[in-house]
Amino acid sequence: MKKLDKKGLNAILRRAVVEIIVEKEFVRLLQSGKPLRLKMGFDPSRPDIHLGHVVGLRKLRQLQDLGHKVILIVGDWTAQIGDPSGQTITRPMLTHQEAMDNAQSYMEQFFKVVDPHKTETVLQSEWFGKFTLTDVIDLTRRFTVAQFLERDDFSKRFSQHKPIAITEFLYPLLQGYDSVAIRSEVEFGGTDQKFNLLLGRQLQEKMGQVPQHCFMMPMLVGTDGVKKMSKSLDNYIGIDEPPEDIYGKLMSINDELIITYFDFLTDISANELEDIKRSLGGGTINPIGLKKELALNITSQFYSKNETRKAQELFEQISQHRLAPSDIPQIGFKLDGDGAEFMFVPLNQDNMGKKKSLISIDRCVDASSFLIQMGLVKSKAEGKRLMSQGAIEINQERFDQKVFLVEDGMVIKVGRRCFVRLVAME
RNA sequence: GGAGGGGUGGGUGAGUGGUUUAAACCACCAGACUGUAAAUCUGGCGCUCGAAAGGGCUUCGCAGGUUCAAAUCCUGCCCCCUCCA
Repeated sequence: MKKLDKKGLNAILRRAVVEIIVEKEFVRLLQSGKPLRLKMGFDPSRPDIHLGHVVGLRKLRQLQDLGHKVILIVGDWTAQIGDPSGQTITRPMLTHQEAMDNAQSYMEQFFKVVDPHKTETVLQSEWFGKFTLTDVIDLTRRFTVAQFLERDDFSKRFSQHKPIAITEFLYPLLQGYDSVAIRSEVEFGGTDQKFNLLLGRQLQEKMGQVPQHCFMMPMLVGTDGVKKMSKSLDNYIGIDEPPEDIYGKLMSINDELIITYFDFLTDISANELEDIKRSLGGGTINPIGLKKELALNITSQFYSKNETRKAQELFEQISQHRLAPSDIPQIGFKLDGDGAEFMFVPLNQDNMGKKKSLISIDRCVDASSFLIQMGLVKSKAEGKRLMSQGAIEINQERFDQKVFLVEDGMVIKVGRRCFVRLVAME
């Protein structure tokens, strides 16, 4: 166990934390020098981790670095119910295999942040697999409906006459029982998990265990700058996205989010954070430099220095300078013997070999057909739209003609960031 | 079991026989501006034929029907919600 100085303690208790119940006791436990059992659950029906989750995962990592242990629970039973905060009702039961596959992909991402050597992974089915109706009844009779209606989304839906499935009441109960099953000492979750975390605490107490402490982290605002980051709102940055996407998405966040993201998602010191606040507040500097620093910092948490640097270069080239990147996907072309047809072959890995041929008249091909055949636009209508809006360029010049002359080395740009280069083949 | 309300484009939601590919808003796409953004402004946001004007087809839970004409009326079916002891 590592010793915890005041600065370190402060970082744990103040950075990216909303509430700790009961804080004083949690601090006492931390300082006792005893390794703690930290509980974290996840829903295997949604195996993707985004930056919103990373806020909490970083917290776990900090504590692991002090010597504490994370118990990761694969919620293969609760996944069938669906968390009420998601408003879904029952979901199809995951097969054991699906749950395991998702758990696998989840953990690959999870361990990009959390230390695998200090993590123990367990499935809910280890205990719920043996559950009988008697156990369920025993569980349900420990709480009242009124207690459950305390929960915000339940009471809201109840008063608005929106449906609440009975099974949804089971969700917090099962999650709570997990705490009992693993003898959790601290459970982690976003602020939206408060009810569930507290219920676990109560249940442990009712079942004769020392109640866990609840550690609640803030919800990260998504790339839209308004709502919490979530996959269903499509305002998320997934940590298994390619580096250039992570970098690019970070660069496109609202300026107002810079400080929050630095605060929640990086290790920069409190002093540095103050400096950033000051320079942003002054309004004199261009925030793009800070944003690049942020994007670089976060991207490099998931990718190598080299990959991160490439992502930055790509961003500068395409988005900032509006230029074609150095390695554009290439499309090879060849004119057939009598010159009546062009053959095109995408040369990038994913659809290598998919040949398309288009009719050629004096080495010209129909632009719409070309765009659609190459998968650059979804339909002819869309291609036309883009052309008339000036979103298509050939060799950096706006293009809105019906046909174009095929030439070696020509660069075609569709929209903001989609480029292809035509290359003559033997 | 009884009574009532409802299912509309990615989302919210208007529309109750024709000018409806279906208002409005959000999301999304492109362009302008810019510092990559955000905000703002402009255009777009079913497919297809056409240089264009314009045409064809497809779309309002599902299946039929009435009508010159249906998201809109009728019949059946499916699904959802509310209320009633």
